[in-house]
Amino acid sequence: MPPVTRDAALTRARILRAARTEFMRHGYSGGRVDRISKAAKSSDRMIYYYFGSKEALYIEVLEGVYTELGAAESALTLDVSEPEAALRTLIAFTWNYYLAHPEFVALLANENMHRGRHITKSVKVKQLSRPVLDILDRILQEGMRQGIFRPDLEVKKVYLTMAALGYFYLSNRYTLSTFLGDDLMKREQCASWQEEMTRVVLASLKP
Amino acid sequence: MPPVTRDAALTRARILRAARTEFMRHGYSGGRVDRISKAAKSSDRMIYYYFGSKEALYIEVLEGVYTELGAAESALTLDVSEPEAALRTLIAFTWNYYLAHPEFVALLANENMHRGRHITKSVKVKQLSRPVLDILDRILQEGMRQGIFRPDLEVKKVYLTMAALGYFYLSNRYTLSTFLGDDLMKREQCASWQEEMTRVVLASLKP
Amino acid sequence: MPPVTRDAALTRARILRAARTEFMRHGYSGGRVDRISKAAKSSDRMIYYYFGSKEALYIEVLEGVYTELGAAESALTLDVSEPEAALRTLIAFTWNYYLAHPEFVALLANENMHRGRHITKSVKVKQLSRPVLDILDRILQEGMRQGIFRPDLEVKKVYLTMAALGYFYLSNRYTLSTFLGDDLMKREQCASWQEEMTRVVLASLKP
Amino acid sequence: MPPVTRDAALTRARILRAARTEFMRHGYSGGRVDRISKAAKSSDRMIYYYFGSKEALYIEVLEGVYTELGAAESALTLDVSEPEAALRTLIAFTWNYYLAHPEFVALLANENMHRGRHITKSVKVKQLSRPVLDILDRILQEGMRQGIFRPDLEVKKVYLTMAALGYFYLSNRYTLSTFLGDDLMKREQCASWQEEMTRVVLASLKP
DNA sequence: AATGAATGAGCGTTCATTCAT
DNA sequence: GATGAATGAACGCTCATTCAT
Repeated sequence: MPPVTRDAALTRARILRAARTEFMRHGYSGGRVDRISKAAKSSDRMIYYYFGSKEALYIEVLEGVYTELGAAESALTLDVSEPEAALRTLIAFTWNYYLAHPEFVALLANENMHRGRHITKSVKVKQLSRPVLDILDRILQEGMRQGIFRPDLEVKKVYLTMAALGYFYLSNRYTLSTFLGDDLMKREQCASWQEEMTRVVLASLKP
Repeated sequence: MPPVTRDAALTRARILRAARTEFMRHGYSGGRVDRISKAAKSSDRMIYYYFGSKEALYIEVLEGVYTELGAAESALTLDVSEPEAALRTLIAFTWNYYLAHPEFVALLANENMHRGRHITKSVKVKQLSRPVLDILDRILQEGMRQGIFRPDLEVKKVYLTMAALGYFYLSNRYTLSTFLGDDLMKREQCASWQEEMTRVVLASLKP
Repeated sequence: MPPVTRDAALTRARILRAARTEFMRHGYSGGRVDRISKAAKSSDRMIYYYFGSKEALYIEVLEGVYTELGAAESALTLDVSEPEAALRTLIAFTWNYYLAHPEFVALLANENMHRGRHITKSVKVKQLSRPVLDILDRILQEGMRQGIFRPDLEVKKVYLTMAALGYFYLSNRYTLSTFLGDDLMKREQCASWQEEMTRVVLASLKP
Repeated sequence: MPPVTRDAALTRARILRAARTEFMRHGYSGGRVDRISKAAKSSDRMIYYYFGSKEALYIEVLEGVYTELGAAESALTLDVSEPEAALRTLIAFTWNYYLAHPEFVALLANENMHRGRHITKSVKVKQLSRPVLDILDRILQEGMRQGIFRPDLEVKKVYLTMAALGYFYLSNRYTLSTFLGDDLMKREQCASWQEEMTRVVLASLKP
């Protein structure tokens, strides 16, 4: 098959996108180079031409999803002077991001199964700033200053709580649906959980 | 190689245990039949003799971890008359179970990556009771009756909160350690998080 | 599964019959020991208990079909004083035997693919009389004596002609049906061919 | 091992030829992929690279032998104005073709054992013209016009007779040699049978 | 007389990857 | 800059068969 385009950057991008989907669905071990090249309307050979190896491609996918999340967090504009409202917005953002980017959730899960083997190889990921902690910290500081939050809050713990409540619900949707007997992905179920997790986080901050 | 034993049940059990470890570490796709047979001091052939296929073996592993969790939950004895104490015990149990059974966490994560493809094939898992919901429900009912909990609690949501806080911390330990710059698995960190998640759950139940 | 019967001879016979069907359908290489044991409602182990090996079983199947054909030929009663009528009967017998015993045709074909490797190992097959040549010879002798057949007939050649016309039609039915565009196994097609082959044989004997 | 050549067409052809021999000798089930790749001085992997599967390779072998026979038939030049001579030539051609191409005979036999399972999957075989029927038909028409043949001849039946007499002798040579006590493949035996089968066919056409 | 347990060798096939131009 | 040809190593799985009682 002749290449779809002669534009190297485009071919590269198509491969990267196809790889993201493939690794999301099948993990690193289950991901197949030939399925990626086929989905990208390219060839196995080009993957090695552009990326060098399956693992290097996987790492670049990983870097991509982290970069995108960081960019999205940076784009957030919050009015910190109203800490509770700002926090609601941040929780909503986090939740919606997970919801809109199942590949992020899936890739993290897979990476953890591999004990972070690939992510530790990425220099780029280490250098990446993750603005969310700063944002959250500013919100908490202001809330504590105003006396509407407990004075002994630790930003990491609050982040863990927020992330856990959103991530777990989505990452474990299949086993949870079986166990709880509901389809957790129905629109109203999702909305209901968003409310609930917001309530839980806020309750945990009360003085 | 001569057989380690001619006891069928033992051979079977050794394979099953080896498979659990293998699938925990590498997932279903990454799990290797020959590594399992070697670890079980048996042969590839015996895996097919006793289980029929890699997938059937995987499913039986899945059934095993679910069964064991159910049994452990059933063995819990709680004094429901003191709801808060009972809840603390239940949270501690859940947390310690995840901690002591990393294979449970890993296998669930992997199964979710596969969209529950294998677990839905298991008749046994469907028939399994998961006592935790009943236990939690009894605690909540009594707490609401005593007026120490909010009157509008839903057991499923409280369960999700409790499970999420424990599970996420452990399932995502590697990416979180990178992100937060701490080793989350250090003893004091774990203890600290157990306290924190207990605090969060209890705070979320307050009237 | 408990054995269907404790009668050794019966079990043995069931295996032999199942093997005949299996080897007819799949040949020697394609024949599977476990399919045979399953079809015979026995176990692989019993096949080795009674027959020793797959090949020995195959050879016994081969001996069986040859023995049965010999017995059927022996049971033929022909009035040789009317050679043409007798020959018609013999042709009809041969044709109908092939038709009623597809396993005979299939096993011969398979054995020839293997260059007679197994049949040459059977002492029994070598000792077996095949009465058809004697019968045919008596018919031809009488026909020549009466002057209604060519005087220079050779029994082997006439046998080959008769056998070829019947056997080929049936052994090659699938490729022939594709090539000729007809279903050769339809009742009227078979009947028509029986007439034709009789006509051809008789024409070839005319003085 | 370094490749014998980097010419794709050549590698492909070597595999195809080796496969033909392998499947002739052992049938489809008995044919071994690694024996083929070894005989072709290639590797198992290349068989899958070029053909996709053992079955696809087998089908292409089948298509090959059919195509070659069709080509050989097309190359036949016969003077139809002398029907009997033309027919003798056609019979000789058919006989010699079977004799020179034992793989054709063997592959047909094997395919029939499999009930035509593979040949029916080939689109190419279906589209192939088999000129022999046309040629034979022209001969018979002219012979009937000249009055030297019976007026009620059917081309398919005459073809079956001709093919049967040649094919059966060769396809069943091993069991027949055992049964008749002769080596049918000796030169003079073959020549003698060619004469005999020609005599039989011609006798069957006489008015 | 009968059988459950066990196996070495090999099966067709797929894997990520490199060669050579 | 791009690609068709080629591959070693492993994959999940099946084969006929034997062990041990």
